[in-house]
Amino acid sequence: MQQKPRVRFAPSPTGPLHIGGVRTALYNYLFARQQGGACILRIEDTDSTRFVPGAEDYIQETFDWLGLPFDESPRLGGPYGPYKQSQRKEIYKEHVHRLLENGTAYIAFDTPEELEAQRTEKTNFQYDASTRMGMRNSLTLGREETDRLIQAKTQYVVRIKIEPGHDIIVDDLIRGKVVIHSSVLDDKVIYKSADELPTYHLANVVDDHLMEITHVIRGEEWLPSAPLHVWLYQSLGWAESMPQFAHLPLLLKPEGNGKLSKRDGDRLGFPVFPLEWRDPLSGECSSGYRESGYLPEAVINFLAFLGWNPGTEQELFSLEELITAFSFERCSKSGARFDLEKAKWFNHHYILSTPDSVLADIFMEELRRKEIDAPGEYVTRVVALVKERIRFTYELWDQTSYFFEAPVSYEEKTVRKRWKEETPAQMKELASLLDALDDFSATSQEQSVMAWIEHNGYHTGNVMNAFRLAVVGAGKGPHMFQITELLGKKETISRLYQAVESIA
RNA sequence: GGCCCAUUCGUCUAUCGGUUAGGACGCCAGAUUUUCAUUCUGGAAAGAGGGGUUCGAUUCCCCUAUGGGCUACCA
Repeated sequence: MQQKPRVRFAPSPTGPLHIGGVRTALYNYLFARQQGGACILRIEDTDSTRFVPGAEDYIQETFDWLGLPFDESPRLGGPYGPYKQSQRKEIYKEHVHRLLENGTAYIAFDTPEELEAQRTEKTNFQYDASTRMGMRNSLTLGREETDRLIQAKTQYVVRIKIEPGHDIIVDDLIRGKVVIHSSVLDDKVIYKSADELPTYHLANVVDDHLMEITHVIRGEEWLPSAPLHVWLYQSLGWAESMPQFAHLPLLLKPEGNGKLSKRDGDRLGFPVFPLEWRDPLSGECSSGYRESGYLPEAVINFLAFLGWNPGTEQELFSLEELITAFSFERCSKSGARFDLEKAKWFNHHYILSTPDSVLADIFMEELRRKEIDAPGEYVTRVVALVKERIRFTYELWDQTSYFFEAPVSYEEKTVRKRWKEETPAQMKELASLLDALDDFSATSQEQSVMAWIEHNGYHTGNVMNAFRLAVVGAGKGPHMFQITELLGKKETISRLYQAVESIA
């Protein structure tokens, strides 16, 4: 019987979630949904010194916004809880004892200063089989002395005992078999007495086992420590039920070198965080995708394509489509550089497919801030007219302000080009023509105005662009008569007279 | 320094030994348009280098180069 997969996203609450982390979570989610399995959120807060208040809520809020619900989490709970590592101390202690008992780990008393001294003294110093017998640990001190030191409340750490001479195989779903010789590994610290917490490596392995995780899907930065994790599974006697690994390619900076890092902030012109984040200590504010006008569907779509592709020419994918199409086989192995222009393009497409009323709701919040009161139906029609020319919802005001307030100035360039000597007279004629219209629909206006232009032998371009200038204040916008139909007869005519008066 | 991973247009990528090396974003040109956009059509643009293996390598192997990651009592 095929077991239903269980995957987890395991961020550490040391700050806002990085967009690369969001992609990792997305791939976990896609895989879990596709296979009918479970996707779990686990908070890895084993480093008490780096805890940042608000970070955990931020993580939850991010996935609420994106619409990627977890099946088990600290908030939701679940049969494998608790889902915060700081609440699992006793569980880890138990397993540390087990490793100590079976001789695959040992206690070490070397202070950080002593280790630092070793590292400066010898280049390439590594705490491993070749050096551990020269250090202060339970292997060299003996049982009695070790016990005495612990009794005396001496601080210590527990290290995993890596035996040299073994080939460790990490079987990766994306990279195939990666073989590492155990001799190059060091005796990593897996537990510290100071805060009675394990380090990432042990906590991770213990939790994944206990939570019956079947697939570990994470960033490539974990590949070098994967052999250690495999070794830990073996030391704990869990080799048989070890999860499958999939190490995802990293997200790189758009300009040049290095992986996308939290510190890049807004320097590069795009957010690195899903949501805006204000650092509780420094008060520093970093922008987020949500606040920058990205739609969640667009973020999901372009993130999915950074490191994966369907092998077809389709690029626009709904979440449902991504769930069915996703596969590790089609994940690439090399890092993906973030492309702002492509992200904009995706967002444009999702704006187009978002219902006008939804965009109107977003826009009305901004209008309210500007103390503009407009009925929802009107705003919806305005949005419908301009949505194809925007990439982000925040561009809406720039594209539509003339629907809410008459122009106070007229674009100079267009005035020079389109406002001729005869224009004021024509505009007055046009105003009375429109005034006489019973039917002020776009088609009705167009019919009458075009007939009038032709009848008088006017220059269509000049008349229409002057008209536009008077109504919009600039040479931009959707079809002229659609604007005036929305604006209404009274407002249109008033703007014509206003322009005749204002433009010298 | 050591270890690991990677390497196709500027960017994301397709190709699973034989292709005029395909698509998308961006860029350029043209068309549509009463404006600005949108849209449409076309165009420029790529296999890091060197060895092998093979009738034939972008594709398989090795070396070099380059890029990236890891190398904490961080995750």
